[in-house]
Amino acid sequence: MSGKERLPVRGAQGDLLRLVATGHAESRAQLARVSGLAASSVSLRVEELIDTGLLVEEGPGTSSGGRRPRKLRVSPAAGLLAVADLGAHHARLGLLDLSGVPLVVEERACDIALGPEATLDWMASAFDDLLLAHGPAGVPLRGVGTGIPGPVDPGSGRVVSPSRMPGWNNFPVAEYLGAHYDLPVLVENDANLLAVGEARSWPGFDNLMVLKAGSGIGCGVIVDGRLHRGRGAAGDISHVRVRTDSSTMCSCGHPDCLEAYASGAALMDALSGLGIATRRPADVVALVEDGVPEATALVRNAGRLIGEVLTVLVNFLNPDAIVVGGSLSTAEPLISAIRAAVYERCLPLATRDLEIAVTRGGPDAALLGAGSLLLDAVLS
Amino acid sequence: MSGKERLPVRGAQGDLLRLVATGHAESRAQLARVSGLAASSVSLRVEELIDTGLLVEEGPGTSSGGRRPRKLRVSPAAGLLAVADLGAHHARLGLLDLSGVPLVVEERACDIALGPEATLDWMASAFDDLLLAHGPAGVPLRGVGTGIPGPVDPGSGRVVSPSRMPGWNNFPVAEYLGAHYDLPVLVENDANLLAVGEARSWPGFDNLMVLKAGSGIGCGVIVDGRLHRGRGAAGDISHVRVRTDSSTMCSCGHPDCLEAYASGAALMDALSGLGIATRRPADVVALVEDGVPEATALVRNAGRLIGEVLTVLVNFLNPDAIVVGGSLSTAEPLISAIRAAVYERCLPLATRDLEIAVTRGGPDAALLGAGSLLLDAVLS
DNA sequence: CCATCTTCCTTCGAAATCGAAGATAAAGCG
DNA sequence: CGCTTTATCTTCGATTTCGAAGGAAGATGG
Repeated sequence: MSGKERLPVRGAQGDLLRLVATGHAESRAQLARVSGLAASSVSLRVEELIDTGLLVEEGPGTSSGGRRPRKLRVSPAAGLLAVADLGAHHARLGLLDLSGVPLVVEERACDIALGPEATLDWMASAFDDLLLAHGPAGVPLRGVGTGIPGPVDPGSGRVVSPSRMPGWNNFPVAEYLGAHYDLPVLVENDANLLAVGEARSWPGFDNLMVLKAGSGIGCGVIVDGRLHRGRGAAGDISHVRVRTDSSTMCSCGHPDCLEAYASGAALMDALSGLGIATRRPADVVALVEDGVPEATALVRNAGRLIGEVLTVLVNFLNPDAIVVGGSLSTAEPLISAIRAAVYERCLPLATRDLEIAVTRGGPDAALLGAGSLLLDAVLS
Repeated sequence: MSGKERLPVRGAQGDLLRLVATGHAESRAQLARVSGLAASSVSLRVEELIDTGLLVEEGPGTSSGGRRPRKLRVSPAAGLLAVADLGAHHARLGLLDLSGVPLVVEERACDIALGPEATLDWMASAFDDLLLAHGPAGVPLRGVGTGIPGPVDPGSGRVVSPSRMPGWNNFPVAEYLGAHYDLPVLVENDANLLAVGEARSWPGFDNLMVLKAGSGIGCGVIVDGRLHRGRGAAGDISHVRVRTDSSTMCSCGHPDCLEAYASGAALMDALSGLGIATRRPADVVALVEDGVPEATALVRNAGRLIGEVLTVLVNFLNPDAIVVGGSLSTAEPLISAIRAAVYERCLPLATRDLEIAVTRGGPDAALLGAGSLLLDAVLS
């Protein structure tokens, strides 16, 4: 649709713009330190970026014992990113500026079971709405990105073998969106986006496991500060066999998968078997907060099972932190059961400085993650 | 001792030298493609490196449809690396040139239970022997590195909480060696070195899990082509709880660790309980090859248990290959049992292009890994 | 054998980067 | 207030890198 214009950045300018946009630097001196370029080169490039209108100076910052830095910011007029996080029945959609700050975020009901074309067309028109209502005049759209509740092939931007997305298998989402928008397009698994978004809230934590506990169980992995995709399916923990007394078949054809016991969907099933009706994973959290013992017991058991799976992964990956997000993450017993299992069974060496915490990035973390990855695509 | 001289490389020269040394490029044109530098800059720097005597031209290579490249090699006179791989009762020691080619490799008996000072002094004198006997005159030693059968803190080069190294806990190995040699010193876990060494034999495979199945069970992880250390303890899989009927206590204080069932030491224990005496894990392999049914059954069971642990990690990391090394890796039933378990239980998406194979790097792979990491230290 | 293509490598002017020195601006302190 | 210290940013000549053009050396194919 709008704005085919490429971002007018050349050479080192892109790196500098990225560092400012991601918040890694906000003055010339900091840019020089972080980028490794000489201070003089930084000054030159920054001057150019200011002339092009991509960067703006916004007054002096706070001194740290010497002359005050002149703070830099990405210009709000540099461009917009349209990002979405598709869920089974709801989608969060938003517009971000190039530094990832949301202009507007909305949650809308949708239904991915209608198939990819209908859903993506719906998404595009929702973006149009947002741009019309909240997009400042003359600010071009620079990129479009969305999270998908299923595996995404990183090369082709196709959905591959999703378990709860009928009609989407092998659909080329990136290509379809690319036909709509002549812009960089990002398609990524939702847990991965969450992980990237969370990573921004955990500076200094270079190795993260970010759990998304909602209807399903997903996990995004940050290794050395960057998203780890493997061959595209990395981060799956939902089909690990767990230790239980009973035996339940999972939709994947194997017995006793974690997902069959600890996912939001599984908890809702179990509650319904006990005559307690719920419509969404958040309802389960509400029951726990209301002190309904059956719900609490189920959630605690789910946490224990998840924690036992995490023990293996913590010993192996030795991360700096485990971050729990998703709609179930606000359930206290879930986190404490995970903590208990991990700290009890993992090697002391691996848990020595391990933090296990709930999400810091807030409800829009996945959208911020999309913005972060999209910025890379825009500046490449 | 000898050779305090720093390698006389400045700026881009180091990158180019590294690319030639690691075999990533062997002509000026290839260097330009791989390094991203302009062909003209490459020519300039290569000329300098040849003038300094670090690189040598060695005749024309084979044409690929045009003018033949002038092949480049790191000069054998550029320097030597002294590397070792310490085991519980044996050590492999060798001298490499800067491109990682072994001049000489020896295996000697030793005993790490004598404590760090005695063992490291022994190692230093073994290096002196090798240098005297096989070190070309005038070629300076550029770095010293060793593998350790236990966890190593990457920052300090200390051994931390090793399970089978009495007297070594918290010993500053890197510092102690650094006092002997005024040179870059590398201290790293043995499975990690194996992984780095194997990675050189798997070009195009950027994500690897390298299993070391010997007396213990170790695992080195290569993510995105680089060794993943986490906080220093990454790659541990030996203290994962496995599914068994019986219940055995592990030395770590937890029940049913993988190590207690599937390590070489555990297999030897089990065989001795059946009245079959073995002295080393390799003896177990020999029994399997001789068709001793008890040994075969035990090894197959070990493979199944290891495989079941790997299923979790394969789904999570989604690697390109699992490489099995260590003295047990030559036992056919081990590999096939691992394969069976992984392919049976993992997600199809994760096993689609997954290769499970035995070591390609040969018996000196760990030494080559040490050389590879040491080269980075020397060229930094 | 000769023209043409491909690949490899070098030459040389233009552009980017560096680094040392200095200018600017604030904090800390007597 | 003036002096020193610290940090930020700019100026300018030296160095490095780039990239387009061309030369060198072999493959290919009539």
